[in-house]
Amino acid sequence: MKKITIKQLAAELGVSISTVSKSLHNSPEISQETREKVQAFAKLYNYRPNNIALSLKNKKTKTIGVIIPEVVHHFFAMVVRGVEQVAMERGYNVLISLSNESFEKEVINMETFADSLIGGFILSLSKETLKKQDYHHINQTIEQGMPVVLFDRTVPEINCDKVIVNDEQGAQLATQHLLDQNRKNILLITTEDYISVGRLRTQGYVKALQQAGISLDNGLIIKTEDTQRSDIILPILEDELRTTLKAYPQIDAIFAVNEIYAAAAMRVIREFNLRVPDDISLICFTDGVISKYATPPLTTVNQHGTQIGIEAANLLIDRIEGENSEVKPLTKVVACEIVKRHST
Amino acid sequence: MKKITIKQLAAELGVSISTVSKSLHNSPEISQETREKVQAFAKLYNYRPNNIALSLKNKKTKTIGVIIPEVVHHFFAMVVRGVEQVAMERGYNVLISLSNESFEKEVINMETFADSLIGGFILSLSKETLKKQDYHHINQTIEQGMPVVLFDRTVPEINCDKVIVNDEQGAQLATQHLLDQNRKNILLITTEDYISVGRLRTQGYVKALQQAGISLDNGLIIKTEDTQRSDIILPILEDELRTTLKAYPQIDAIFAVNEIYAAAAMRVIREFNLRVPDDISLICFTDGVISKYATPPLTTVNQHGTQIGIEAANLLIDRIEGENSEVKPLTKVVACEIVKRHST
DNA sequence: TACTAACACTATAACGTTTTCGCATTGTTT
DNA sequence: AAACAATGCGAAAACGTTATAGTGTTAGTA
Repeated sequence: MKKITIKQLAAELGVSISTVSKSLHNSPEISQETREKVQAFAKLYNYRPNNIALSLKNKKTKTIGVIIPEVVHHFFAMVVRGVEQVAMERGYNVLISLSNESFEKEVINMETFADSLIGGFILSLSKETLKKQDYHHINQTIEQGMPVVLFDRTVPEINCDKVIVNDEQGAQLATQHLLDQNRKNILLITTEDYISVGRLRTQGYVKALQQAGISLDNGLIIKTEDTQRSDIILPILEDELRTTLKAYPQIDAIFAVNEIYAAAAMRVIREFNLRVPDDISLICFTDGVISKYATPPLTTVNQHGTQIGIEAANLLIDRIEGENSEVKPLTKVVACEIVKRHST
Repeated sequence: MKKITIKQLAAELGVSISTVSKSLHNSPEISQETREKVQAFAKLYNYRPNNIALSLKNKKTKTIGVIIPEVVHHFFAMVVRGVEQVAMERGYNVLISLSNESFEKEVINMETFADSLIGGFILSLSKETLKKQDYHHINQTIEQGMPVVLFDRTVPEINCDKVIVNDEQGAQLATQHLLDQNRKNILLITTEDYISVGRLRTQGYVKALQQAGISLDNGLIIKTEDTQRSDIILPILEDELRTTLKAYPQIDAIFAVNEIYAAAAMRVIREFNLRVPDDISLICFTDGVISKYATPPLTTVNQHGTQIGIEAANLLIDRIEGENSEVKPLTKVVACEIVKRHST
């Protein structure tokens, strides 16, 4: 049984299209009797309005689009969860689409979405976009009046609502946590600076050391090229770790900016027959499954992904509904929190 | 700058709507000169056609919808990756939506999608749906002529293309792998039987034992209630594990039907001061991040999620494009493979 | 009786496209 | 010179819906 339209219903019932439409909307213009008849028929034929036609007419949909760089990333999954939550509460639907860290896919996704299947965007920039520093597709979308909320990986060149993690504070917290346990020689595993979160986390680390009056040793900072292919990057990182651990036997703690790096660190630590946390404390960003189910479970910096999703969705829906159309772009900062487990 | 329409372009240029449309499509009906002028203007005003209007007209979109129960699940993430891959190749867009293992959300998602934003579905049933055994929303969608491909969590009551993991074979392989290493007392951690994959994996385990001439001991099978909330279920599981390990000190291998259960097993094994793989071999389904980054890295059963996504997308797009509209529903089976690491 | 008001419904425009058909204005053939 | 084809463009329908502005019938009022 194919989908039925109002027109077909009208023909079947011998009334006009208008009458059917109004009956279905319970317009008082139509007699009780007709309304009931129409509604009964509609139910019988399993009528449901064609959303495309509705969108075309109303020029807006109750759908919000989320573009994230990856699905496998726990943090993004959590953000999506938060977005879903408030979307459901406020009567919106969520569609997700992946950029796979690619600039081109990000542009394509924006375009398909922007052709107004969507009332607004929530997105986190792909690594490639950050590297290219090309934001025309996003600014263009914003100029066309489409509300956009950026989260986590944001950039000052784009003028819109933003929800960011307080990466610097989180890193400071993590470093402080290690310092509190009397660890003085803390190795930092981070990413190249063009990833803003990597840069900020490095800053937090530096700040915490400064405050503790410990002088910075650049040999204790490993910066990795942050590509997609962890199979390529990890062996390189592990090699660097080996070299550094040999060069700095006094290292008594490691702070990794993500779980994967922490897992690599863990592996090398075992190779050296050192113990976590007895010989080396280990802490990392992202409170995900790797940390949770590692042995020992890892102490982490929780970025409250769900909370970020919630804030982002509320910001976006407010814009869509024109609640704050006059207000200029807001930036919300979500604080990090240490989740203490057994690696520190 | 708001979005511009063909109508506005036409007014600006002083020609008709038809001329603009045809010029943009490079119709030979229109003179070279006019075409160039129109196209120049279109570029200038950054014109891009309104997809909604197109969909309404063409009654089909080049978009496929994927509904998965969860994002955090590594296997689903992999399937999405596969779908994305062939979709890109064949010129389709992918939209993802989450059921969060809820029947109601699944229904809502189907409805929003089915209202023809979408040319077809790829989906894996939510746990709640499997429990309720209510598939009306899916069968209804199929009846309306919308192509649907089910993957992984499928059900005979729905008559459509399917791509399934050979769970039984995978479990048999895993069990055999343990038997090959001379482990005779294999503990199985699985889910209740209403989850079809749990049931099939249990069957594979049983079959492998039979073939090896080992009699089945039901005390060596732990069945857990498979809820969303792992924080609730895991302590219970760990308790059961402790009891079983005490009752059966001869256990020399554990086969878990997912990574989380394997992680729980790992924890309890350490508690008992046993070593992996020396005292107890450990193998599990799902070749995800937990296994990959555990210490020691776990031997797993890889379900080739990406491959499943690829098969599903091809099946779906073939249907959409009517390539095989006469062919009756197909079921493709994707074999599992053991990924040997250091836990066995 | 004549006018108005209420009622119950219909016609139609509009949203942005594509496409078929039709209509001038040319140029080409006998 | 008359018929005809080719060229270049416009008008209008269609997709499914909603909303505004009619339209005709009946009933009520003065």
